Amino acid sequence: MRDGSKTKELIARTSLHLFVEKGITETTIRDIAAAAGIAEGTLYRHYESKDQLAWELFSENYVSFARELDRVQEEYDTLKDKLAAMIRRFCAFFDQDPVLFSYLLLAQHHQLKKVTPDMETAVTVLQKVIAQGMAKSEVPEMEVELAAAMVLGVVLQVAVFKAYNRINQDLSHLGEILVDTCWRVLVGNGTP
Amino acid sequence: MRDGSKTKELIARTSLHLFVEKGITETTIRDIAAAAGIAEGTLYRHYESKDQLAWELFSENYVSFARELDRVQEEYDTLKDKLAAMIRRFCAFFDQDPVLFSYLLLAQHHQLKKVTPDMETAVTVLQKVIAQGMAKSEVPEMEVELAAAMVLGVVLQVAVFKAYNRINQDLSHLGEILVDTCWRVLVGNGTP
DNA sequence: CTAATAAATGAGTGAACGCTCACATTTAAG
DNA sequence: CTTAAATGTGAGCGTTCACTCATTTATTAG
Repeated sequence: MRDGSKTKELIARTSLHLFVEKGITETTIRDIAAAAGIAEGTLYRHYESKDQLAWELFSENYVSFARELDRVQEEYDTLKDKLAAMIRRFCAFFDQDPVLFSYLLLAQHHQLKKVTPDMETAVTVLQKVIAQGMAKSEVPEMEVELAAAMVLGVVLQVAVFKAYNRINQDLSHLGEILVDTCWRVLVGNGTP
Repeated sequence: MRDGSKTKELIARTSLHLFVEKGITETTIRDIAAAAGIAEGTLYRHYESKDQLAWELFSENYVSFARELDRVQEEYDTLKDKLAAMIRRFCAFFDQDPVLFSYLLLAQHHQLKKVTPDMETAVTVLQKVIAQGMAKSEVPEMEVELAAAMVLGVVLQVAVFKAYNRINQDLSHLGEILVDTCWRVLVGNGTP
């Protein structure tokens, strides 16, 4: 028996790369097969369908990252520390696998609408942490969704620009800037 | 002779709506024709192809908005005022046509990659304004692309959440929060 | 009215898609 | 070695897509 799991991993890596580069709909089975150097039929020995392949790549990575963020924030007591830890974890993820990271970014908007009915996301963790901090008056009160959107916006957009090599700063420096900036975003608004 | 320009407008409005809702690739000619109540062939009396239709909707609106932003910022002298004016114009655009607005947001990432080789965008205007402000020491020096990314991130992500009705604040209030927050993002970092 | 032109139509076309399946090849067990 | 299961293969299937074109319908000019 050939080692099928090797092939499955190859398909996962290759298709992930193509999904990020061209989008899911624009990536064909033939594209994946050609890039991975396998026959089209082989893909179906390991995945039920293209949709199932996309879903598996997405849910595995996304859910596990959200859980990890949740674990990270629990190790700290104040909103400031929780936030900093989450952002650093975010940067580490980006550093370790920019392709996968971009894929998860992509997913937030359109591509996986059909596939993703409703899912516990990293955003939920962020909102929870912010809400707790406001309850303890660590930052001024304001609409939690709005606060989360602003923090998320800073981090995501910087990540997108960095992924396209539009930003030169190294990642560790960038991480500290993000930590500072996001904190400043939170403490400045609202009616204290 | 029937009034063909009416039909062209109908096609433009209908297809724009579908492009935003489902994405360009996922929207078929049959979808557009059915939604507009016309035959498939009729679309081709007014547009060369689906790509050309998408491109025309995109470029018309996008380029004109970027030009408008540029005009708006020229009416003010300081970075703070320029930025505030641009953000308010941004909110006004969102208020006036959230569908079109979302479409332009969408476009930034993948959907129009083939169609958009390289284009003078609203981001460029933002970068120019920030660079001028730094040159005049209105805000601390830092990498312009990074500063622009953070400001853009705040505004865009809030717009996305607002578009999905995840934020309750009314737009005028939201606009002022964004103006304050973005300014705070710019003045806090860097090495003054 | 009639003729000429512009606009609208929808069945039809070739290409590309996701996916299947009969068959070939490799591996593991007895 | 023999055998059976697991895995890989690629031509081909049915479907859907963007797009075409011969024809019909609406509009204007004389």
